[in-house]
Amino acid sequence: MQNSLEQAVIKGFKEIFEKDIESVEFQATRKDFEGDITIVVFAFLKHVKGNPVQIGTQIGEYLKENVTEVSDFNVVKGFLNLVISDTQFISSFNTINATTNYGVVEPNKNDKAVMVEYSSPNTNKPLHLGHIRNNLLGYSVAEIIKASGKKVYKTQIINDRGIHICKSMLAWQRFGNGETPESTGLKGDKLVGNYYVAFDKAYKKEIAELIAEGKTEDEAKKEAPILVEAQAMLRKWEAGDEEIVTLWKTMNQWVYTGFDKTYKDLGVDFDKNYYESNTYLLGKDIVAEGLEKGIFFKKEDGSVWIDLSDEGLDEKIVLRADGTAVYMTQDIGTAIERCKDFDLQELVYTVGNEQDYHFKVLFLILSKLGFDWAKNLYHLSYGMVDLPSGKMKSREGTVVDADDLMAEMTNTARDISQDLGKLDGYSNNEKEALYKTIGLGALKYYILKVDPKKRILFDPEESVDFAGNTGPFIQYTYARIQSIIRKATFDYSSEITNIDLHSKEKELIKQLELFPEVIQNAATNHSPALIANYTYDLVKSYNSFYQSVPILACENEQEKIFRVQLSVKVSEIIKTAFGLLGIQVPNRM
RNA sequence: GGUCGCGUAGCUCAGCUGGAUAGAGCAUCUGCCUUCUAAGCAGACGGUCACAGGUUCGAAUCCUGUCGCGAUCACCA
Repeated sequence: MQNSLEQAVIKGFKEIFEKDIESVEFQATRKDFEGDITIVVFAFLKHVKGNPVQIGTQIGEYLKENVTEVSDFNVVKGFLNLVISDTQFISSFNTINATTNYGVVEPNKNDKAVMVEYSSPNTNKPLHLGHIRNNLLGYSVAEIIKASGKKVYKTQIINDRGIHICKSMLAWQRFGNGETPESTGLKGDKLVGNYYVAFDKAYKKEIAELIAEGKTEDEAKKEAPILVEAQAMLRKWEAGDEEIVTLWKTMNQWVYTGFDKTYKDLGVDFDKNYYESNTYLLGKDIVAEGLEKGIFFKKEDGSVWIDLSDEGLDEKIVLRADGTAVYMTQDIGTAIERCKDFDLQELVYTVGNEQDYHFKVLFLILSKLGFDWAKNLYHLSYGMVDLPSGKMKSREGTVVDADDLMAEMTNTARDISQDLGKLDGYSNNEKEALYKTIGLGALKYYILKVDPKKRILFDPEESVDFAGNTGPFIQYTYARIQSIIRKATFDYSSEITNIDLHSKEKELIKQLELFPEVIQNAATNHSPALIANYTYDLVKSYNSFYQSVPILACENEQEKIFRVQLSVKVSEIIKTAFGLLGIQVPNRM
């Protein structure tokens, strides 16, 4: 529509003013004015001197005469408002209506794939609210990119080794008395997390004792026996000590079983897992190569660095003095590994903005090393989730646990649903599934509707809303439409061509027309928030329509059919859009 | 201190590559269930878009500076 109008304006401009213009600026007509689409006349003043109102009027007259879709126009200041004919709206709807999976583009088999990394947890403690944002974002961005027409691989790198893992292991050895998830009934990740906290407690106690004996704080932190022992354990692990490796495998397995449950509840999944225990040695060869090429340099103690002061950054270590890998070394290695494993056009890292600097440096290093795919790396940097009390700290127990939060949301949904009591005829299982759908819908929407880069303040005291601009509001609209569909027992499949449209119907069709563009936009901007906001606008328009006109009770048969078709299409788009956010929709609620 | 990000209604957030009188939700207040699900609809109230300059026909949006908040600048990951 916009395209053909643009061509018409370009043609008309040439006829009227004998000037060539390359593009036309459109925008949606503001509600206070008559019209459906608006051309900004100011932009033409570069090409033709004159009064914008006059120019707008001339173009408007031309369009009204030569373009059948334009039924009328008006000019306000420099804005040319065009009224689009009902016929055009109806034909546009019929095209949309005939499209299955409207808005979603099938991947082109020949295109390279996109890899989205997200979650990437440590295996020493349970997932918390921060991980929830990460998971929802990563999953949703992956789904959006997929819907925009690309092959996508979802992946995570599991941080399954290192000193922090040994801390939990050591604490379990010392204080665990052989506890297991089975013996305690605790979820595996929770059990291991408890020992991570136990380690910290013991560690702090030892530090205090050492300070009391006259050590400085720094000395005490380095010399505390339990830490020294954890370090020794890490060395044993790296040497492949059988006992330690067995314990490591056992405890990690507990954690994985726990994570699987959380991921399943959250509704996220992965196509491929990478494990740090397999990748932590990667990258060292590359560092050696880079050293030869003179990209890196060696300090006296043997550690290897890169100097990025030309780029306005600092020096950064890429290999320790003892030759072991640091975070950066690994990330260089895994990036190369992934680009070997898959033919990628983009690699998205879903990681919090506290690591902005790290990724800036990582991408720069890879580029300096001569990998031309370095330009395809993208850090999806998102803001932290903070509590009113500040940052969440697992060691201090100030975290909002992922499992607990999901359970609370489900409970709230249950309370509200039972109050409203609209679920007669549903079995208990159906009801419980619904409470989960609604509770998680509220949580996911709450988090995803916010621009990823902005930080979120989460107040556990103030529960997430279920009314207004929320997931349940949108789910509710979907359920209402399903109810209409159940009651529409007549044949509404015939194509309608000749009816007068209500302004709310036109409004809705305009919204529907935007959907494909919104998906593309959300994909390029890596922003589920754009999908959430679009869906909200669509649903608001629909509810207004629903309230203003009868649908099943409509007396005109043609209009009734059209309104049902419109409702069905809206519900399909709600379902598709929410699917991109990882949110399910209910048939009743 | 250097670098990066953020600052829009009492609160939570929209506002696309600059465009008309800056929009929603929550909260507060009014109406609307004998009609398709009231988790809804219609309306009222509420803003110096942090501040100051600049760019231009036009700036919440772009540029510069100031202030405030946050992150980061580890042989942690």
